[in-house]
Amino acid sequence: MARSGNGVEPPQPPGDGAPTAELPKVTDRAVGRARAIPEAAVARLAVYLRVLSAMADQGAVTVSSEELASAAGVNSAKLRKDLSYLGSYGTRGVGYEVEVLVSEIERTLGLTRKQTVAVVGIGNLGHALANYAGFPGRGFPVEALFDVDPDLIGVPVGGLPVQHIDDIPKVCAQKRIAIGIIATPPAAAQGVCDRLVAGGVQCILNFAPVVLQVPSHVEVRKVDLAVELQILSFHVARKAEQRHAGRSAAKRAERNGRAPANRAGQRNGGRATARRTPSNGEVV
Amino acid sequence: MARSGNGVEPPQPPGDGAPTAELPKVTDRAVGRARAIPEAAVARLAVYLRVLSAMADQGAVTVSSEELASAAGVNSAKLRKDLSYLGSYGTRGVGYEVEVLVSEIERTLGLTRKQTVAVVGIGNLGHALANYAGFPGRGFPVEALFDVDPDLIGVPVGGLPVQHIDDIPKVCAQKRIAIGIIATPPAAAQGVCDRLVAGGVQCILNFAPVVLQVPSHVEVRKVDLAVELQILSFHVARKAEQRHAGRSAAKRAERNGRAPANRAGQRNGGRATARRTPSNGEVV
DNA sequence: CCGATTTTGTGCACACGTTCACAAGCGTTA
DNA sequence: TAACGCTTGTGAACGTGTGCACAAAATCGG
Repeated sequence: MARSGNGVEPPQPPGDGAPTAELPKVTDRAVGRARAIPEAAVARLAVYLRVLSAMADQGAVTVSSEELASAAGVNSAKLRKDLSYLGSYGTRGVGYEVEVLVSEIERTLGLTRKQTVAVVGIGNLGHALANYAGFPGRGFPVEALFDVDPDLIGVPVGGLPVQHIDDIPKVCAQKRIAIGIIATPPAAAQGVCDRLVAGGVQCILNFAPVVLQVPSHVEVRKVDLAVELQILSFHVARKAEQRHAGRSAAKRAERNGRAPANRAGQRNGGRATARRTPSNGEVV
Repeated sequence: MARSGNGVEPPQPPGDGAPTAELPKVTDRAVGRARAIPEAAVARLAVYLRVLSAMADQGAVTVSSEELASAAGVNSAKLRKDLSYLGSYGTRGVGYEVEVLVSEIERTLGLTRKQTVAVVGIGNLGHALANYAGFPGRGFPVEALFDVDPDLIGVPVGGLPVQHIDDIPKVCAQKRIAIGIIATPPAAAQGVCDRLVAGGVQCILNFAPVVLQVPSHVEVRKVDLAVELQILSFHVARKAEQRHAGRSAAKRAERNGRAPANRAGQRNGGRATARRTPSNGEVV
């Protein structure tokens, strides 16, 4: 959702739609603000889901916030707050029922209905994505592949024939594709994006290093290898510098501590892990 | 998962919040640290760098914060604040010199010295990564590949022979690998991670859907396809629900606006775009 | 040399997200 | 049944990041 620059909060309607829960605790400080799960929390919910699924597979029936938190790499307070966005599904003094949590999170994340996916750009990465059939466990079936290369058109990749990108609007509309994944060279990305939007795609996962322009009703998320590496590079540099100039203020006793730290979760600005797929093969 | 004796809780070292413990609330961070660039800003700097490089290639000499901001998909105030972390390299009434900004950002991100990269797990994704020779433009040369599969060992991928993961510590130490990329199945990830750490790798980019345990001096970033998709799924669900229950508060005047929205940048928790590589081919 | 114009740099206020700490609720045991 | 221990749910403090608005440079025109 586009966070509008001029401070106009989009009309987040009150319809909360918890199945059994009646009135939510409307703590609105502004008007009509029922409950909106923070973006950061959504990302973590996905991680919890993966961990919970694994636990369920091992026969666990209940978990405490403490257990789940440490397995997910966050602190328990944050976890409880995140779960509280779903409603009150825990039992004080006991913990959470794994089954219940799983289905609540799935419902909240909209995983109860399949979201069909299209991959555009069948290069190295696109190929990998297309072959990752069924995608994360289940729930995200890849139903269309596109590219410009004439040599690729018609060739089946991962069981699906590649189609031409000019057909994107038609095919996407017809197959009701919900999510488009862009894995094209940067130059082609915006054009592809426009076609996806024309085809009624609601969300885009963009691997191309470009800032896409989209209508406000389309959600875009970006994954950018180069940026990830550069951020890491920054940290390397910062540490090196710290080590050099290091004396005075920096006695960093813990610097070389080999304990399994992982405090504050994996550094990733708000992302996290996956889900289910307890035993499958290669990642992507 | 009963709590009982199952003290899976690893030796949570000093650092911070252990549950129910009076811990030293040392604000060590504050000491002497005049400037610490916020993580979020670092991610954006990488985007600015890419945009600036493109501009430089087109012969631009100066940019205003307004121009650069809109090209990068952020607002100009934020951009100026971000740049101010580097120091004062702008000229009031004029703007910024492209060359200067580029080199300042490169310096800050530690791109002045090459960071060598190793890729572990030569499956679909790993293959794609390995072939993406030279990586983002330049600056991140891939210098080692690893896998467990005996059939792969010795096979050259993207010009480099694949080595066995047991050799990770030795090879990484020898080649002074700075960044390790994990593209293995989830089950293998932690083991690989440990080996990378043993090899002296300082940063890890993790594509496996697992929460890695690492010593506190190692930086980890995670890229998780499943989570990305689930976040998008959440938004689809939220919109659908909004549309159904939609009336009352929701008059969404702008809902279908086709304007090049994209304000506040691409939703991605703090990530962004890439850099240079003005004319190359397939992404990854 | 002065004023008009442009654009940076930043103080400030606000919103968001994280962490703390504790009352409320549940199960168990005496 | 009452008291106790455990764990959730959340109000409130805190910290960080974002956006606004304006004073401070710098250039240009007269």
